[in-house]
Amino acid sequence: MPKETFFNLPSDKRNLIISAAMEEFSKANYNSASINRICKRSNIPKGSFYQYFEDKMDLYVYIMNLAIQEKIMFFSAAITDFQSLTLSEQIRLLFSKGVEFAKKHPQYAALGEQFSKENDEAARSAVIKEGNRQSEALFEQMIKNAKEKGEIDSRVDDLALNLLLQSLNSAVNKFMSEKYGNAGYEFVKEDVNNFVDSILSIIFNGIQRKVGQGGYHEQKN
Amino acid sequence: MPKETFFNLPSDKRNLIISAAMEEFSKANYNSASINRICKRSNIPKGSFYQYFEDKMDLYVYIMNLAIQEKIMFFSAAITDFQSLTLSEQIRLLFSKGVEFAKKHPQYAALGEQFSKENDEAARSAVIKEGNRQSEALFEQMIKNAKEKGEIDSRVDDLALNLLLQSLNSAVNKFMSEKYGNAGYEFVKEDVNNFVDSILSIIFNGIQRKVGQGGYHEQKN
DNA sequence: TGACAATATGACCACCCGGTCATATAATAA
DNA sequence: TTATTATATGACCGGGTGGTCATATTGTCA
Repeated sequence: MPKETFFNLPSDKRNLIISAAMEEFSKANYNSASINRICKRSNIPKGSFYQYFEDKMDLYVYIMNLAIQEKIMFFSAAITDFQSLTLSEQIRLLFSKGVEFAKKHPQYAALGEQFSKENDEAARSAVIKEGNRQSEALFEQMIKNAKEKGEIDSRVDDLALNLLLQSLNSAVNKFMSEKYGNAGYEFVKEDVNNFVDSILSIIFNGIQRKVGQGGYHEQKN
Repeated sequence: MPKETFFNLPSDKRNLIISAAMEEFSKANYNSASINRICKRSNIPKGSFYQYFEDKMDLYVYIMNLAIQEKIMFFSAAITDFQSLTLSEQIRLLFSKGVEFAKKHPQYAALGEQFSKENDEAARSAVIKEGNRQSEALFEQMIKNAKEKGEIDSRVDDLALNLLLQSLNSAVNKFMSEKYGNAGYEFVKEDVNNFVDSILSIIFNGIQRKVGQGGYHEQKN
């Protein structure tokens, strides 16, 4: 954690340092990120930096945890009454909220993206040890509930479906960034929904052509 | 491209340099990778390195292209008579061949993994400009063919399915590395096949419980 | 043998890194 | 006022970086 001196700073100065650090850590991995650049960008001398933080790792963990906290807050606000939804609605909600989060907080989203690429094992584990990663268990719980409710065929493999959903989540984000680039996330909400629906159709109904049966979407129930 | 001097080297020495460079570039991104370490590991003086290569980028592009070439060769050998297969068989083949490739050439696979994380835009574009990325168009073509043959419901969205398959590919690899770690890829072939089958079942049949119908796997045709 | 070109080599360059520390300044309490 | 404590600051440290270059060594023809 940052030293007390850092938290005694006037909030303007503190926030400037934070945003300079986020800028740096969202564009370079732990090794490549530069304390010197962060100092220059936030107009603080090198010596002052080390009055505020123990070392580079201290800042890195602090910044990543800010992003994690923000994401958790965003999702827990979006997920009230989650239990009462069907699995389809839950997945749809998660996917679209994920995209919404990236649009509303591109900086935080970029930090998460960068963290997922992190090679430095010390940096990875320092962040993971701090931040509770409750998010990872989310899909697991969803699948379990849905099976109990009989929404999912019991023969579907849990682990397979879990990894499937995880990778789909990243596919949705990839789709958005491929289509709209990093330029401001000025996408049309409808577009996102359509794409999410397409993915969901595939997951729920399969891609196989059903012969001698109703149409594609009439498959449900 | 490396200078002529490099290709005039005795193949032992040349291969030692190549493998030292692969070791380095598979464990660190472009910025963090170190020419000095590569020199030490392959027992060549710094000065000699610059007799062989123009600069760091020259080596990087050369090494990445070796990995790309190898992967293309591996897959084109595995994919003869690809057209005659059904989509299901094609996907199954691709997934299991992907895992097989990672097992047979962990170094090349690690290089690809590292490249997908690369932040440096100059490094990315230098590699992409050189290597023809025909692999990306593969799923696209498969989907088109399968729709023409009527294997896939025509209402399935092409782009959605394409991204779905791409991310599934990485899910399969993720599954393998989670279950067996990087420790030599000593997995059981049967295990891979079971996992791939689980994923395929989901894609083809959907996860939704079908009421008043036959069993899960009897869905096909 | 001698002459010329190709190759090998490591000291060296300017620059950047994370981190330290002695000192200067400001704030606080007596 | 003075004494004490908290903060600010930038020169400095050892070490690593990609890249250069003068010089030494080797290979190749005549």
